[in-house]
Amino acid sequence: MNLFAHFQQIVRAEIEALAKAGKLPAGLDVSRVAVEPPREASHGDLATNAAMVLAKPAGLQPRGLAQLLVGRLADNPDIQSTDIAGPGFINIRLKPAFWPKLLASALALGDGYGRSTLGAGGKVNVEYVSANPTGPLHVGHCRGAVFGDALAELLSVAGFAVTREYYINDAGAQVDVLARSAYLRYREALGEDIGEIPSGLYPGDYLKPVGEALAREHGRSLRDRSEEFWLPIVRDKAIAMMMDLIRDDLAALNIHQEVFASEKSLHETGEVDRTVEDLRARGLIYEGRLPPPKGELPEDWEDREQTLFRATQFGDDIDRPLIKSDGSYTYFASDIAYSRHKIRRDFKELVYVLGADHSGYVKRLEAIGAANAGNRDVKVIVRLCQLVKLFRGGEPVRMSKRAGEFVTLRDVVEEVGPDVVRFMMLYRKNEAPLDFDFKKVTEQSKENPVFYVQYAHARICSVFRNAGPALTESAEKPDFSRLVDEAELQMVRRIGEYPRVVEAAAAAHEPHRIAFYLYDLASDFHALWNKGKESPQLRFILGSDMQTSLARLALLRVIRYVLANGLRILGVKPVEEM
RNA sequence: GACCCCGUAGCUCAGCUGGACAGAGCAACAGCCUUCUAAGCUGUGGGUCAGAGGUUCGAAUCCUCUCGGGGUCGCCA
Repeated sequence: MNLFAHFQQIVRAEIEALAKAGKLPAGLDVSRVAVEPPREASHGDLATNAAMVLAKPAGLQPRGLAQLLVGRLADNPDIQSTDIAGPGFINIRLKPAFWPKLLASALALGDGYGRSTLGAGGKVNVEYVSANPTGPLHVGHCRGAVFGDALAELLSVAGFAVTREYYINDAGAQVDVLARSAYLRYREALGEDIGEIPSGLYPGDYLKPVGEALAREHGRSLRDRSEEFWLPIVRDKAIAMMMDLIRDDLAALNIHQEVFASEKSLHETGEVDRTVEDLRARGLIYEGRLPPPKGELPEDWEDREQTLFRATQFGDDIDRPLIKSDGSYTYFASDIAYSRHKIRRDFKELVYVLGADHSGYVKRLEAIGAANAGNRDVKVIVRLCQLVKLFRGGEPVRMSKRAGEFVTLRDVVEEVGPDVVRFMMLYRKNEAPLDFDFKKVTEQSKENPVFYVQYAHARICSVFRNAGPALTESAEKPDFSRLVDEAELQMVRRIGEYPRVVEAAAAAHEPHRIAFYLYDLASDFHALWNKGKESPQLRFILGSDMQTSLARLALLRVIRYVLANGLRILGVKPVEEM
């Protein structure tokens, strides 16, 4: 349960009760009435802005309204005291008996504590990575991959029905380039000297296995045929092998998308044709001219009449072409078809995770979604991930753009491990640039947040290893009312925030909030641990006091559940020993 | 030229969709500890939230403009 949401309902109910009793006007809008943790613990456990928000519509002074509300809240069995502060905040202190109840319920939920029904099973599609199938993933794909995956898990924990999806751009000119590049490798595998890879083709060694496979499967039968003949064969093989490569790269980061949607199949199944017909029938397509692009004019720009989609009608900056001069569909046309396809699969929310270099796509994706949705309630949410700069011991990692000399995603994962990559990619707001230092992220020190959080989990596990069977196997119900030290109470309050953090992070589509919360949780835990160093009576295991030890171990169990639950959202495996 | 993101302590960054005197970690300074619960602890100082207007009970947060940093513009994918 989200205790803040719980008390928000109580406050709102009291407002309604006051309205029924004639003390407040009926029909007040309570949507802005919030119950939050107060900025300072000394203010109490909860704070509500109800009196300030409602003062004006109710035609009352905030403090007077607060008085009314406080009068009703005083009867609540969980509330110890209330006071009115500042411009009209109502600070609420809960009875000491409330916290043991919260801990007991968290303990009973186990690692399900923090799950929410916020999403109410609504269908959400999260599309991420979607890199072109022309080579292995490079480090630039890393952040979006991790972000998208964590966001998907976060939404799922928050009660949405999530589909993780990858869009394969397997139609269009660049997969033909891939095919020609692979064909060269095929000739190489047949024993020819192919010399330098011509510019414009993909030079990477990763295409050698493709060439070898083609040679194995086709012998020389592709060698002396026209490009028209071999290109589709080579292309399909190359795409399939590149997608295997990419899936392997993603698996190294523990990412497993359940749907890989093919652009090519949108064309083959007539999905694109149908989409264009649809739009045409709705009067959203016309023949017209576009103004030339701003900035440097492309060399091959020609002013001509073309088939345009009325994207501006849905908030885009410009109407978008659907058909190229050679008569084939533009990439944009298949994008519309893909969006339509998602909506027909009944997704209520389409989430796109893109790199910051695709910021120009946001409006057109929103426009596409709005056009396809028609009357249906479909949200399009685009999240951009800023670039990652690589460092090693403070020195920037140089990346030559020449022949395959880029840092691959796999290089990074193999050097520092998937857990470190994932945590660090999420320990920053997605739209803020991120510095990733190979050296710093693997240091075992307090300055390294991955270590700091993992270490909290490992320390808890170590306590359980030392506790002995009498404590760990006790069937007795823990008496949480024995937890009375301020550090313990702080710990409990922090635990109480977790469901709210999950819901807020999901609503904002911001998984980094989980990472920061875990850091705070770990920080509270380490403080508690350190206190036990100075004051032996605060240690978790007390030889002299079985009941208190049991209560403290149960508290540790809850902390461990929350750590594990949060780390699972981030996709980081908690460690038991370091 | 247009659009998007960013600008918060010396540094790196949070700031819970508009709440109380703006927070954390480094660094700095001052103490404490030498530990089988290894990878220290406690405290202190430090801010014109880029700037200027506006919205309102209330703004780092929303709106407008300006300055500064980054990104994008295509019949490419």
